Amino acid sequence: MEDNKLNLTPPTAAELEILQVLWQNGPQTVRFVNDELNKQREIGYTTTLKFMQIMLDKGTLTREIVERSHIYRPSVSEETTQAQLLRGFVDTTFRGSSASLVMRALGNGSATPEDLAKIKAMIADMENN
Amino acid sequence: MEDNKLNLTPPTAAELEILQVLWQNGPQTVRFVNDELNKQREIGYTTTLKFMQIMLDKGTLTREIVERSHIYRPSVSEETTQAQLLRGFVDTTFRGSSASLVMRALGNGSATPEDLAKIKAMIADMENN
DNA sequence: CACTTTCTACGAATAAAATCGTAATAAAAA
DNA sequence: TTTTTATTACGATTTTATTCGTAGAAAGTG
Repeated sequence: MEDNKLNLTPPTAAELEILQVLWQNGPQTVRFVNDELNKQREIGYTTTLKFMQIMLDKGTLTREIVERSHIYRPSVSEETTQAQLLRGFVDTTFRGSSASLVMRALGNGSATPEDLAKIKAMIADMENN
Repeated sequence: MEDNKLNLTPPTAAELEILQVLWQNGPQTVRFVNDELNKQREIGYTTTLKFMQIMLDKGTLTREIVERSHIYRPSVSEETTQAQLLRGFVDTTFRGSSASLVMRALGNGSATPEDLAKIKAMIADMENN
Protein backbone atom coordinates (compact mmCIF):
# COMPACT_ATOMS: atom_id res chain seq x y z
CA MET A 1 0.00 0.00 0.00
CA GLU A 2 2.65 2.53 -0.97
CA ASP A 3 1.11 5.93 -1.23
CA ASN A 4 3.08 7.82 -3.82
CA LYS A 5 1.64 11.23 -3.18
CA LEU A 6 4.26 13.88 -3.15
CA ASN A 7 5.42 15.64 -0.10
CA LEU A 8 4.19 19.08 0.84
CA THR A 9 5.79 19.34 4.23
CA PRO A 10 9.30 20.77 4.37
CA PRO A 11 12.18 18.51 5.30
CA THR A 12 13.21 18.26 8.94
CA ALA A 13 16.68 19.35 10.04
CA ALA A 14 18.13 15.86 9.73
CA GLU A 15 16.51 15.33 6.35
CA LEU A 16 17.92 18.59 5.12
CA GLU A 17 21.43 17.55 6.05
CA ILE A 18 21.04 14.51 3.86
CA LEU A 19 19.59 16.47 1.00
CA GLN A 20 22.55 18.84 1.17
CA VAL A 21 24.96 15.96 0.68
CA LEU A 22 23.01 14.67 -2.29
CA TRP A 23 22.60 18.09 -3.88
CA GLN A 24 26.28 18.74 -3.61
CA ASN A 25 27.55 15.33 -4.64
CA GLY A 26 24.86 13.90 -6.85
CA PRO A 27 23.10 10.59 -6.26
CA GLN A 28 24.91 8.49 -3.69
CA THR A 29 24.72 5.51 -1.42
CA VAL A 30 23.82 5.53 2.24
CA ARG A 31 27.45 4.76 2.98
CA PHE A 32 28.65 7.85 1.18
CA VAL A 33 26.08 10.11 2.78
CA ASN A 34 26.81 8.76 6.22
CA ASP A 35 30.54 9.28 5.77
CA GLU A 36 29.91 12.87 4.73
CA LEU A 37 27.68 13.53 7.70
CA ASN A 38 30.29 12.11 10.02
CA LYS A 39 32.71 14.77 8.89
CA GLN A 40 30.40 17.20 10.65
CA ARG A 41 28.98 15.26 13.56
CA GLU A 42 28.78 11.74 14.88
CA ILE A 43 25.86 9.78 13.55
CA GLY A 44 25.33 6.04 13.19
CA TYR A 45 25.07 4.31 9.85
CA THR A 46 21.64 2.87 10.55
CA THR A 47 20.40 6.27 11.60
CA THR A 48 21.29 7.73 8.24
CA LEU A 49 19.84 4.67 6.54
CA LYS A 50 16.61 5.03 8.44
CA PHE A 51 16.24 8.66 7.47
CA MET A 52 16.84 7.90 3.84
CA GLN A 53 14.25 5.14 3.94
CA ILE A 54 11.78 7.53 5.53
CA MET A 55 12.50 10.10 2.88
CA LEU A 56 12.04 7.47 0.21
CA ASP A 57 8.67 6.67 1.72
CA LYS A 58 7.69 10.33 1.79
CA GLY A 59 8.76 10.74 -1.80
CA THR A 60 11.58 13.14 -0.99
CA LEU A 61 14.07 10.67 -2.45
CA THR A 62 13.99 8.07 -5.15
CA ARG A 63 16.45 5.23 -5.55
CA GLU A 64 17.76 2.67 -7.92
CA ILE A 65 19.80 -0.46 -7.40
CA VAL A 66 23.30 -0.49 -8.77
CA GLU A 67 25.52 -3.50 -8.17
CA ARG A 68 24.05 -4.51 -4.90
CA SER A 69 23.46 -1.24 -3.14
CA HIS A 70 20.94 1.53 -3.43
CA ILE A 71 21.68 4.87 -5.02
CA TYR A 72 19.49 7.64 -3.67
CA ARG A 73 18.55 10.79 -5.52
CA PRO A 74 16.58 13.84 -4.34
CA SER A 75 13.23 14.28 -6.03
CA VAL A 76 13.15 17.93 -5.03
CA SER A 77 15.55 20.63 -6.15
CA GLU A 78 17.62 22.65 -3.76
CA GLU A 79 16.11 25.85 -5.15
CA THR A 80 12.55 24.74 -4.55
CA THR A 81 13.33 23.55 -1.08
CA GLN A 82 15.14 26.75 -0.20
CA ALA A 83 12.18 28.78 -1.39
CA GLN A 84 9.80 26.65 0.63
CA LEU A 85 11.84 26.88 3.81
CA LEU A 86 12.46 30.55 3.31
CA ARG A 87 8.77 31.31 3.11
CA GLY A 88 8.14 29.63 6.43
CA PHE A 89 11.12 31.25 8.03
CA VAL A 90 10.16 34.73 6.94
CA ASP A 91 6.66 34.19 8.22
CA THR A 92 7.60 32.94 11.64
CA THR A 93 10.70 34.98 12.33
CA PHE A 94 10.26 38.17 10.32
CA ARG A 95 6.49 38.46 10.40
CA GLY A 96 6.30 37.90 6.71
CA SER A 97 8.60 40.75 5.73
CA SER A 98 11.22 39.56 3.27
CA ALA A 99 12.60 43.06 3.20
CA SER A 100 13.48 43.12 6.86
CA LEU A 101 15.07 39.71 6.53
CA VAL A 102 17.20 41.01 3.67
CA MET A 103 18.20 44.04 5.68
CA ARG A 104 19.28 41.93 8.58
CA ALA A 105 21.10 39.44 6.38
CA LEU A 106 23.06 42.25 4.80
CA GLY A 107 23.64 43.82 8.17
CA ASN A 108 25.59 40.89 9.50
CA GLY A 109 28.54 42.00 7.42
CA SER A 110 29.28 38.69 5.73
CA ALA A 111 28.57 39.88 2.22
CA THR A 112 31.61 40.49 0.05
CA PRO A 113 31.81 43.40 -2.39
CA GLU A 114 31.10 40.91 -5.16
CA ASP A 115 28.00 39.75 -3.35
CA LEU A 116 26.82 43.32 -3.03
CA ALA A 117 27.41 43.93 -6.70
CA LYS A 118 25.36 40.91 -7.65
CA ILE A 119 22.56 41.95 -5.39
CA LYS A 120 22.58 45.47 -6.75
CA ALA A 121 22.40 44.10 -10.25
CA MET A 122 19.46 41.97 -9.33
CA ILE A 123 17.61 44.90 -7.83
CA ALA A 124 18.28 47.04 -10.87
CA ASP A 125 16.96 44.22 -12.96
CA MET A 126 13.80 44.01 -10.92
CA GLU A 127 13.20 47.73 -11.12
CA ASN A 128 13.31 47.59 -14.90
CA ASN A 129 10.24 45.40 -14.97
CA MET B 1 17.80 25.48 42.91
CA GLU B 2 17.03 27.87 40.08
CA ASP B 3 19.84 27.97 37.63
CA ASN B 4 19.94 31.44 36.25
CA LYS B 5 22.32 30.84 33.42
CA LEU B 6 21.22 32.50 30.26
CA ASN B 7 19.90 30.70 27.29
CA LEU B 8 22.03 30.02 24.26
CA THR B 9 19.65 27.81 22.38
CA PRO B 10 17.25 29.52 20.01
CA PRO B 11 13.54 29.53 20.83
CA THR B 12 11.39 26.73 19.48
CA ALA B 13 8.53 27.45 17.10
CA ALA B 14 5.97 27.71 19.87
CA GLU B 15 8.22 29.87 21.99
CA LEU B 16 8.79 32.20 19.09
CA GLU B 17 5.06 32.71 18.65
CA ILE B 18 4.86 33.88 22.23
CA LEU B 19 7.86 36.15 21.89
CA GLN B 20 6.27 37.75 18.84
CA VAL B 21 3.20 38.68 20.85
CA LEU B 22 5.31 40.20 23.59
CA TRP B 23 7.60 42.06 21.21
CA GLN B 24 4.64 43.56 19.44
CA ASN B 25 2.51 44.37 22.46
CA GLY B 26 4.94 44.86 25.28
CA PRO B 27 4.90 42.95 28.57
CA GLN B 28 1.64 41.08 29.01
CA THR B 29 -0.19 38.45 30.97
CA VAL B 30 -0.63 34.84 29.96
CA ARG B 31 -4.27 35.63 29.31
CA PHE B 32 -3.42 38.32 26.81
CA VAL B 33 -0.85 36.21 25.02
CA ASN B 34 -3.17 33.26 24.84
CA ASP B 35 -5.97 35.39 23.41
CA GLU B 36 -3.62 36.70 20.76
CA LEU B 37 -2.43 33.25 19.83
CA ASN B 38 -6.00 32.08 19.52
CA LYS B 39 -6.55 34.61 16.79
CA GLN B 40 -4.19 32.51 14.74
CA ARG B 41 -4.78 28.97 15.90
CA GLU B 42 -6.51 27.07 18.67
CA ILE B 43 -4.38 26.59 21.74
CA GLY B 44 -5.37 25.99 25.35
CA TYR B 45 -4.71 28.48 28.09
CA THR B 46 -2.66 26.09 30.18
CA THR B 47 -0.56 25.26 27.15
CA THR B 48 0.41 28.87 26.73
CA LEU B 49 0.95 29.16 30.47
CA LYS B 50 3.21 26.15 30.46
CA PHE B 51 5.33 27.53 27.66
CA MET B 52 5.73 30.84 29.39
CA GLN B 53 6.77 29.09 32.58
CA ILE B 54 9.29 27.05 30.65
CA MET B 55 10.63 30.18 29.05
CA LEU B 56 10.84 31.81 32.44
CA ASP B 57 12.85 28.87 33.64
CA LYS B 58 15.16 29.07 30.64
CA GLY B 59 15.63 32.76 31.18
CA THR B 60 13.95 33.75 27.94
CA LEU B 61 11.32 35.68 29.87
CA THR B 62 11.22 37.51 33.15
CA ARG B 63 8.11 38.41 35.08
CA GLU B 64 6.75 40.59 37.78
CA ILE B 65 3.57 40.43 39.78
CA VAL B 66 1.05 43.18 39.25
CA GLU B 67 -2.24 43.03 41.07
CA ARG B 68 -2.55 39.33 41.29
CA SER B 69 -1.29 38.14 37.94
CA HIS B 70 2.08 37.81 36.32
CA ILE B 71 3.34 40.16 33.67
CA TYR B 72 5.89 38.56 31.39
CA ARG B 73 8.60 40.37 29.49
CA PRO B 74 11.12 39.04 26.97
CA SER B 75 14.70 39.16 28.15
CA VAL B 76 15.92 38.96 24.58
CA SER B 77 15.34 41.49 21.85
CA GLU B 78 13.63 40.69 18.61
CA GLU B 79 16.69 41.87 16.70
CA THR B 80 19.06 39.61 18.55
CA THR B 81 16.77 36.65 18.19
CA GLN B 82 16.27 37.27 14.51
CA ALA B 83 20.01 37.46 14.01
CA GLN B 84 20.50 34.24 15.93
CA LEU B 85 17.84 32.35 14.02
CA LEU B 86 19.00 33.79 10.75
CA ARG B 87 22.53 32.55 11.28
CA GLY B 88 21.31 29.02 11.86
CA PHE B 89 18.95 29.17 8.93
CA VAL B 90 21.59 30.42 6.53
CA ASP B 91 23.95 27.72 7.68
CA THR B 92 21.55 24.83 7.32
CA THR B 93 19.57 25.91 4.31
CA PHE B 94 21.91 28.13 2.31
CA ARG B 95 25.21 26.54 3.22
CA GLY B 96 26.28 29.67 5.02
CA SER B 97 25.82 32.02 2.12
CA SER B 98 23.84 35.08 3.17
CA ALA B 99 24.16 36.40 -0.34
CA SER B 100 22.29 33.52 -1.90
CA LEU B 101 19.62 33.81 0.72
CA VAL B 102 19.21 37.48 -0.13
CA MET B 103 19.01 36.69 -3.81
CA ARG B 104 16.29 34.16 -3.25
CA ALA B 105 14.39 36.39 -0.87
CA LEU B 106 14.37 39.16 -3.43
CA GLY B 107 13.48 36.70 -6.14
CA ASN B 108 10.18 35.77 -4.61
CA GLY B 109 8.76 39.08 -5.76
CA SER B 110 7.26 40.22 -2.51
CA ALA B 111 9.46 43.29 -2.14
CA THR B 112 7.78 46.59 -2.87
CA PRO B 113 9.56 49.43 -4.71
CA GLU B 114 10.02 51.10 -1.31
CA ASP B 115 11.61 47.98 0.05
CA LEU B 116 13.99 47.89 -2.87
CA ALA B 117 14.88 51.53 -2.35
CA LYS B 118 15.67 50.93 1.29
CA ILE B 119 17.80 47.96 0.46
CA LYS B 120 19.66 49.87 -2.21
CA ALA B 121 20.34 52.63 0.25
CA MET B 122 21.69 50.18 2.74
CA ILE B 123 24.02 48.65 0.19
CA ALA B 124 25.26 52.05 -0.89
CA ASP B 125 25.86 52.81 2.74
CA MET B 126 27.86 49.66 3.20
CA GLU B 127 29.96 50.32 0.14
CA ASN B 128 30.98 53.71 1.51
CA ASN B 129 32.68 52.14 4.49
C1' DC C 1 -20.31 33.17 54.19
C1' DA C 2 -20.92 30.03 50.06
C1' DC C 3 -20.13 30.31 45.09
C1' DT C 4 -18.12 31.52 40.98
C1' DT C 5 -14.31 33.26 38.39
C1' DT C 6 -9.46 33.78 37.43
C1' DC C 7 -5.22 32.78 38.25
C1' DT C 8 -0.74 29.69 38.88
C1' DA C 9 1.70 25.27 39.67
C1' DC C 10 2.79 20.91 38.27
C1' DG C 11 2.56 16.48 36.57
C1' DA C 12 1.51 13.79 32.85
C1' DA C 13 0.02 12.50 28.15
C1' DT C 14 0.77 12.97 23.28
C1' DA C 15 3.21 13.86 19.17
C1' DA C 16 7.16 14.45 16.40
C1' DA C 17 11.92 13.85 15.48
C1' DA C 18 16.07 11.49 15.93
C1' DT C 19 18.78 7.45 17.04
C1' DC C 20 20.17 2.90 17.21
C1' DG C 21 20.09 -2.41 17.79
C1' DT C 22 19.27 -6.70 15.76
C1' DA C 23 18.28 -9.77 12.19
C1' DA C 24 18.28 -11.14 7.47
C1' DT C 25 20.53 -11.30 3.03
C1' DA C 26 23.92 -11.73 -0.29
C1' DA C 27 28.38 -11.04 -2.04
C1' DA C 28 33.32 -11.57 -1.37
C1' DA C 29 37.20 -13.59 0.74
C1' DA C 30 39.67 -17.16 2.87
C1' DT D 1 32.51 -24.41 1.78
C1' DT D 2 32.94 -21.69 5.85
C1' DT D 3 33.68 -17.13 7.34
C1' DT D 4 33.88 -12.42 7.03
C1' DT D 5 32.11 -8.14 5.30
C1' DA D 6 28.73 -4.94 3.52
C1' DT D 7 24.22 -3.95 2.93
C1' DT D 8 19.06 -3.39 3.73
C1' DA D 9 14.76 -3.97 6.57
C1' DC D 10 12.38 -2.99 10.52
C1' DG D 11 11.14 -2.51 15.16
C1' DA D 12 12.01 -0.12 19.23
C1' DT D 13 13.96 3.34 22.14
C1' DT D 14 15.20 7.93 23.32
C1' DT D 15 14.88 12.66 23.11
C1' DT D 16 12.63 16.89 22.39
C1' DA D 17 8.61 19.60 21.73
C1' DT D 18 3.88 20.32 22.35
C1' DT D 19 -0.40 19.96 24.69
C1' DC D 20 -3.56 19.62 28.31
C1' DG D 21 -5.90 18.03 32.82
C1' DT D 22 -6.36 18.68 37.56
C1' DA D 23 -5.64 20.84 41.83
C1' DG D 24 -5.14 24.69 44.66
C1' DA D 25 -4.97 29.65 45.89
C1' DA D 26 -6.82 34.13 45.89
C1' DA D 27 -10.02 37.59 44.73
C1' DG D 28 -14.55 39.09 43.59
C1' DT D 29 -19.95 38.50 43.95
C1' DG D 30 -24.51 37.83 45.72
